[in-house]
Amino acid sequence: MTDRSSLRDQPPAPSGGEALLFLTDEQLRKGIEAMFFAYRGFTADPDRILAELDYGRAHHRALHFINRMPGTTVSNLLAILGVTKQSLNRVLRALIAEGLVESRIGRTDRRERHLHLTPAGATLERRLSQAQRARMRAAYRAAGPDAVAGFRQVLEAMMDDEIRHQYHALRDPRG
Amino acid sequence: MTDRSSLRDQPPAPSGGEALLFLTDEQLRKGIEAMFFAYRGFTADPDRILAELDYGRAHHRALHFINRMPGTTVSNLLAILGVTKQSLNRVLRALIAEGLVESRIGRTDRRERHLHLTPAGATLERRLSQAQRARMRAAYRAAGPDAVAGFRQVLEAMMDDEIRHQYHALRDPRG
DNA sequence: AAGTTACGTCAGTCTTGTTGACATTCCAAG
DNA sequence: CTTGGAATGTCAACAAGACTGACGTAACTT
Repeated sequence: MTDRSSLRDQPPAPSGGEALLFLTDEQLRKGIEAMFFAYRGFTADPDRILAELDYGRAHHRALHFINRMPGTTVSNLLAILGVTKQSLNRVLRALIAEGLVESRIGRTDRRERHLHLTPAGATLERRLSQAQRARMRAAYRAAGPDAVAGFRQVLEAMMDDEIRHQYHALRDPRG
Repeated sequence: MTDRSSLRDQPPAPSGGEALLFLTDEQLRKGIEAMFFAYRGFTADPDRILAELDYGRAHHRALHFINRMPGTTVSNLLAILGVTKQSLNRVLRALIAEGLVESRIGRTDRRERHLHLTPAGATLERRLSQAQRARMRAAYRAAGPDAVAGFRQVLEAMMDDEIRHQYHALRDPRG
């Protein structure tokens, strides 16, 4: 409320023992801006490909996670993407209509739809993924292995708890 | 094109000298997912505040950078935010109408509009920023100082070149 | 048989982005 | 002084992608 609220929430001087990180507002703001600008770069390359094909980021996300968790159900995908079923359905309908995604009725529970990429879907997913990985690989190489470890640690700590669990549960389908 | 395209773009075995980072697709995919999930967390707290006040992320971004670069022109803000003037104008008009932002005609060049936060604008900016910094601070503390340095390095390497220059040019207005 | 779950869909709204067209204002160059 | 171009603002139309609410159907559970 007062003009010094941005100063008041600073920690006191670092204590003697294990140092509490002393983080200025300025350092934190630079981190916030870095996230903002980096995310733009992160999505730029796939966005260009998607625009050519009249798809959007929403389609990319669906393709990514269907590839990552083949046979996943609609509800599960919903939970991971954090959108409503109406929103996801619009995207899935398009992907199914254009033959990129296949929806199979569940064997044990016939209410469920299990989602898989078709060969065409897998091809597009790979194209998008390669563009995004190329930038990620370049950034990782430029920064070095220790930086990469730190990068991953901070990102993980920034996630909501629930999401972090889902993140950890993701495994390489080709593993 | 073939099924092994995802393997073909791997680097060869690490050379003898300074090791080229060996990065598997799986490692890169986890990084991509970490960015995706972390960005959701990154925006979650301010989003909740904004929703209460019937503002959106676009308003937050404008407030953030006007605070960061007081007196900046509309064109400059446009370049940083990477949107069209029509899109930004809608947001700015609302912020000005509600007394959060002031638009001053340039002294030397009267075509330019120099943007400043009003006290009310500064208060909201601080509220949003504090929510976002709290999460960032917690993540930084959890990960530790070395991780933070790595985090920043990787994010910087991920930006487009032009944007990275603008990022470096940002200075604390309270310097 | 009744209730719940999973999914799909229709209809309507909102934010935030886009283009295109056009007006205004003003600086600067001829 | 006139003209061209730059910076800004505004109107209109549109689209993607998110949302809520309501409803229907099929299938599983109790």
